[in-house]
Amino acid sequence: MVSIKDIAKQAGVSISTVSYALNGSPKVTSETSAKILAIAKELNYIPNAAARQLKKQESRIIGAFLTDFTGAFYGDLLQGMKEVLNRKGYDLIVCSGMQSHRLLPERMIDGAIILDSTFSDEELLDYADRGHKLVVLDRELNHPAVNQVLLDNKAGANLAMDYLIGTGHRKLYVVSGPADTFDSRQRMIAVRQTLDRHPELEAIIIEGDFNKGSGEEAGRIILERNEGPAGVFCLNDEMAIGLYNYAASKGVRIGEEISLVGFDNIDLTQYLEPRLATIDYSKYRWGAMASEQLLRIIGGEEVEHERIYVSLIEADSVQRRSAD
Amino acid sequence: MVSIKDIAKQAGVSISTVSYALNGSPKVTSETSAKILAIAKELNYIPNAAARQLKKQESRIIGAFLTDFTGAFYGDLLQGMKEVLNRKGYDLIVCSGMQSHRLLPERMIDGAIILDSTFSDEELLDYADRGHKLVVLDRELNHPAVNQVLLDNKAGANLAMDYLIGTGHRKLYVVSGPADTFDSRQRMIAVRQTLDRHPELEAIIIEGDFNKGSGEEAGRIILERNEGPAGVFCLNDEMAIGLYNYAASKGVRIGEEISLVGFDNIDLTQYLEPRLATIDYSKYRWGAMASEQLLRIIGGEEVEHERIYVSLIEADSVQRRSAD
DNA sequence: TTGTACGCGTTATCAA
DNA sequence: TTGATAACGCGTACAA
Repeated sequence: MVSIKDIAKQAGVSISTVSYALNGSPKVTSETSAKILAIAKELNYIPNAAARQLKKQESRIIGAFLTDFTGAFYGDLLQGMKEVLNRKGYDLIVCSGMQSHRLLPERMIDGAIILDSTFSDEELLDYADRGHKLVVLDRELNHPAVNQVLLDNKAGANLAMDYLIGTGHRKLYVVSGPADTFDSRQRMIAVRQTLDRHPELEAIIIEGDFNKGSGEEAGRIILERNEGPAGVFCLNDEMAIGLYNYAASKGVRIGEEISLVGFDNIDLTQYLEPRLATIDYSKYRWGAMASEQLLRIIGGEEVEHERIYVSLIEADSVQRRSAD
Repeated sequence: MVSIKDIAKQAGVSISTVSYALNGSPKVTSETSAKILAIAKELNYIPNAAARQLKKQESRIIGAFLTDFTGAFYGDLLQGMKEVLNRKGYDLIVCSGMQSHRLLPERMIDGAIILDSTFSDEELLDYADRGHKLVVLDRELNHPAVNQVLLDNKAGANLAMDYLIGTGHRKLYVVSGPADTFDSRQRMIAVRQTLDRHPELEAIIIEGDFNKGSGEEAGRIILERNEGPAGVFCLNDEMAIGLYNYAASKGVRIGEEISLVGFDNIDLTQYLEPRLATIDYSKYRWGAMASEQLLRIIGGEEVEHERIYVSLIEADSVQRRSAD
């Protein structure tokens, strides 16, 4: 392992001169500098990240923490994060699982973007108190060192509900997510508000968990009731896919008796027949925004929380009912 | 930032005693140790990764390098890597893009698992020469510090071809991948061998690039020729999906005139109608094996290259032709 | 138990 | 000006 010491010896200068030369400081003449650079190259010198980090108290690495690695879901999100960070000379690493939490307090990374339910609010606040910089994508957390970049869940849920209502559905099912996730709670708040505004509607809430299985279960419940045309809002696309599967297994086609709207517009939905109506938002933008905000708080700027806007994708999974 | 120095001061002992106590060394009495631990906890002490790493010359972090973050493909693979590493006290970080390459030579990570075409063979050999530990999943690379854990691509391609031939197909199309990827080259070698053994078959090779678009293009070519029943082997599932899409847009149903086999068994395939016949292998096992091999070479063991076995999933995308 | 050298680079201070 | 000396960041581990 060649270090600046080796270069210094070979060049006949001190290690500080080597360091200055490698960092392009004007404190060394261009001749000395050129000579040092040449030797460094010849020796295949590569600086030691730990040493630099120890002295500079920064790693220029940002960690993105995810609940798990599954999911076609994260591709664009991570790409958005990475491109912004790389442009500013930072690297992105992606982590998952309890064990990896240590990277933040041990100062291996300069900041973290959290979309990871394995962090509790208390844990994150503790890190924030220690001065670590955070951006959260999956919860509301108020702390000067924490910025929020959240989906406009309520607007999305409103769009979905209004779409079903506007296409003439009078009997509605809503398949919720886990009560302990921010996204599900927010979406349900908007759902309930919509239902309060429409007392004429018949609505049933089915508890789901954001996984395909609970979508299948919801399908079973809905089909067994067999009460005629109904509109279903699954609080995420994955459950909607489960519902497609269950319906297919029973010979029922989505978009006929049952209208269905999802949330997230994951890549998979485009392969469903008929296409799934859903709530769309730019995952790339979400990731890019998260990185931008994080770099700002690392830079000491005061920043406001940000919101990612959503839109409705209409599709044939929703059938227009004749007004009755 | 509280360091062992602060703890030492508070406890009235030396920093070395603190270090020993924190590391559970028997060199300190249990009373002193207990006192030190208590103070450390009270001060919310967390060790500095850079300092430890600088001294110990290891980070206990392994990097997985991917060509990009897209792809439902990587979930189980990364999960397999992570679980093995975590059990052995290592953390996994996932990286992508040229900029992140530095993490390896700068010794931020103790080893790397490569499934990333942005690394050239030369670059990897250079790292291996410097003593960095590598496992490659996407190429053959012979070096004492490099282990290979490769898919049995040839066996998979053979299974796919034999399936099409065995179900009575006499006209075959093969949609290749990029010529510069290991997987495509290996699969094509097996394809050509199979074709050599069956001179009675009519076979056409269509160049693809492993993306959906080239599957659509292949679909266009095949349907325009319109030469009756044919068997198609797409060298990966993503192109097969493109072919489904194109066929659907032309009102052609896969599994009737056209039989189709893919490769990879990505999650998406189960949503296709009819289900796609494809080559399956355990992504989890692949990742787990990669981690195990990496830990072995880090531990100084001599290890042989490993192979991940594959199997055929039969499905209705392949139609049995009557023997003629 | 403790003092201290060490890992490796950065940078302030000081000398030529 | 140009460059060297040395302190420093923080934890580890050997010698005393």
